[in-house]
Amino acid sequence: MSSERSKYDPSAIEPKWQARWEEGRTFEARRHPGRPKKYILDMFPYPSGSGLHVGHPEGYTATDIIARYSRNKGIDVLHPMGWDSFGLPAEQYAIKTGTHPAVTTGHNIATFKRQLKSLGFSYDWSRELATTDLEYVRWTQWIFLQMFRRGLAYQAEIPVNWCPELGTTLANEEVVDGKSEVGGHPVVRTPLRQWTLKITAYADRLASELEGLDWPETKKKQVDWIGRSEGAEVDFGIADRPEKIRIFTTRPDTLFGATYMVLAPEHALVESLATPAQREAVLAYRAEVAGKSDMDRTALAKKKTGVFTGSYAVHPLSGAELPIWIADFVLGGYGTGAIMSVPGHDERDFEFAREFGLPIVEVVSPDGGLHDAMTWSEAFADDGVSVRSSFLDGKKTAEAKAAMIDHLEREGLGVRKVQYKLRDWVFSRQRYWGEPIPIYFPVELAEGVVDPRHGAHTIRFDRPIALEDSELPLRLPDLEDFRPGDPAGALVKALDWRFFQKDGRWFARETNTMPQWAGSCWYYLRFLDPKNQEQIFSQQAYDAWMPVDLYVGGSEHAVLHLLYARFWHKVLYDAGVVKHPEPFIKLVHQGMILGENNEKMSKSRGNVVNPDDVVKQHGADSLRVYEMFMGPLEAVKPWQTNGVVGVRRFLDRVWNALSAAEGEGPLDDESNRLLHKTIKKVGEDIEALRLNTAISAMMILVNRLGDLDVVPVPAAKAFTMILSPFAPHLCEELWERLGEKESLAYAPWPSFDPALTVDDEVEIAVQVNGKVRSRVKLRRDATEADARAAVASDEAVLQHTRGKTEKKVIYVPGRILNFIVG
RNA sequence: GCCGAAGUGGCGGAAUCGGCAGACGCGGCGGAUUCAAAAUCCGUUGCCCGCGAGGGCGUGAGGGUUCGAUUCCCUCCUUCGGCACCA
Repeated sequence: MSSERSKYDPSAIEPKWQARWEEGRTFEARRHPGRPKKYILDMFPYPSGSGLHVGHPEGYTATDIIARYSRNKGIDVLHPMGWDSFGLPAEQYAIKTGTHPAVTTGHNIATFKRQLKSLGFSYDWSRELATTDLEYVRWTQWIFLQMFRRGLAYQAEIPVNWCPELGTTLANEEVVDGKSEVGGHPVVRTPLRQWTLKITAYADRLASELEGLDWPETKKKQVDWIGRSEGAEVDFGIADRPEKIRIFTTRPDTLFGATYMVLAPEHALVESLATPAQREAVLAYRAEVAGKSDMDRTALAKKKTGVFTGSYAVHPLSGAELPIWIADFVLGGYGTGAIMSVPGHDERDFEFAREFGLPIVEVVSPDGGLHDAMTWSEAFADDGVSVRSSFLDGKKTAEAKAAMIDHLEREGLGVRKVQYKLRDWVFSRQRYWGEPIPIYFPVELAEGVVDPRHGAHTIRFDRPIALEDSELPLRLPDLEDFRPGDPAGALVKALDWRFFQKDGRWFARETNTMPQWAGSCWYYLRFLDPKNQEQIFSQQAYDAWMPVDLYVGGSEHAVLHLLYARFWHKVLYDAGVVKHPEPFIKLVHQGMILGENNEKMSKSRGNVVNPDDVVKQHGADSLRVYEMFMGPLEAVKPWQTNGVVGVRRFLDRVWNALSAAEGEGPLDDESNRLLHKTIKKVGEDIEALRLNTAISAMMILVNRLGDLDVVPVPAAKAFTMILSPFAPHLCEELWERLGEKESLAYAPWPSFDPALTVDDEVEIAVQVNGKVRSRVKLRRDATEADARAAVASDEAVLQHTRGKTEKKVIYVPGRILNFIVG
């Protein structure tokens, strides 16, 4: 053994093959007539300043394996990558340093791209796109206008978390205890004019059309989020007044049990209902509530609070007068913002009644008998039998609900109604770094003013005008100062951009921008045809690749991104732009990778692993294989640096065993069987995304082949192929050294001989009373008699059966032989 | 509080139409190689008792079904994720 063996050197191999793939345009997606296709998509990243972390490559490696495997199986693959590049961090950096967000974004994209390329992912980079690209923004705005024209984008006064000190609105998560999370400045709930998308119009379809999709628990999360509930709206009169109070209830059967009413503090009638005696208390309470964020209103409210208005409602059926209260547990944004309170049969109403000494009446009985609800310690919210309810008496809950709604509709007192928790989507932000909303408004100039940039004027927000398609894209103006501050948005400062003249009249552009979600709602569609100047994509490109067959990304997007994207897709479906009602057939969430200390990776915890370091030390292939070997893709799992070392050793052994392959000779029978079993298992495991067990099977194989004096070339090639989706650089290099001229990217996946994947002879366990006492080798198809004969003189078995009576024998061929004795 | 997922060696994890628990990897121990070390290779490694042969115990806890349960059923505990007064 004097000949010097070459060493596995990923730092030499990996750049070599990455360059070859790029020069050869190896992974540009092409469609071949008659071949099956797969559209394999990753959730594209936000290119942050800190670069890639090891969590990113987890999902990306999994999809890359599927993509590469699919190509080897003769499937046309579309596997693109791009950038979700609008977003707050670039803007905040701009505020701090004055660097334009576009510059920061460009740098960050370059870093991400370099890092992704260093990992050898087989993306079709010719289709790369960024949501900040002007051509991309154009079509994002175009879709917005589709919605606007269909009445799905409208303006509304919506209460938002406004922080005057920071000069911006904040997300609910950014508000703690009524103060901004950053800086601790006061936050107020204030209504602001906002663009809103009518996602509620699609609530039913968004819930019901999940049905056929191959998605995990995410489906249920979305259904819960949409929160459909069926019930009725009922009108209550007001004593001595003409108005009505409309309420929503899911329990119309309990109408006779209503003993008081509660309005949300922001309900329109509150002010007029407050009697002089109560007025002060009502207004004080309302002011107090207005200062609280949604979070505080809900999370901290253990104890019910509320104030009596002094007015009374009139029960629509009994005519009884019911006191009207206001309380913050009734939400202004849900239903009608008002409820009838049935304390006997609703937990919240019960608590409230107890808190304020209001009457509690039983109208649903668990057993049909009558009970005194005032003595109860909790509400009876289950189904039962109606009592004290006139024409409902004796009916079961479901039947009573229907009977009551029928009655209300007949009498014109109420209607059947479906409600959703899902709200319309507040779509505007007061930020700079987002897509401009392609809308403008007429401007009315004050007396004597000729230019709204320098004089008093009124913007007619009630008369929004859409840009023409030909006027798109509407660019962002350049700003010196990116600071937010104006409730109308950072863009108000760009006066020359904002105000313009047309046919001698002045107009003002919308100064709100779109949220970051916008760009990510439809990027999978632009990947189909990213360079198309005329259309959002061509029909041909659509037909070639849609729908997305596999979509992989974090479960943090289970609800919002995936719901928003589905919503846009359905709008485009209704507009005839896309042909499938749903965009993503199969969805998988990769689990988070934790730091070595089992905590979430973060700079502050000091447990961040940088993929660049791993690549430098062990190569991209080791990183890829390790991340897949850690455990099931969907599981949350901690990083173990030594685990990478173990995988590196595996790849070293592969290199040593296969790079020295020689001769055409056959493998010995046992190795050959193992090879065929492994080919079978790796293929099956990849298709089921069980990548960890595929790797362990290949480890077993290399451990065996490494024991041979020499591995014959055909076996080496087969092994190289099945490992190649996982460790593509190493395998391309081996493939070349094994005498192949072409890249293995499109070489056929090896087949296996099914006969070689099952053993003729198997070792089964021999038990006595369920305890393993011996083992015996048998033919796979051995009968029970064969098995018994084989162990008839087995001393270990006899030891436990001798002198005892055989009661029963269980024989499962290929598995077990169990003697039950006593 | 509600919903969902999951609890298996020192660690990551395998194995569920009920049939040999702990594959594979890490770590540990012992050995080979080396002047020595690193790297590599070989052996060994769930726990307890035993010199040994061997035996017992073991998949979060407790029950149940079964010849047989990590796998099915019931009760409970813990961890993680999501939701959070939605009438």
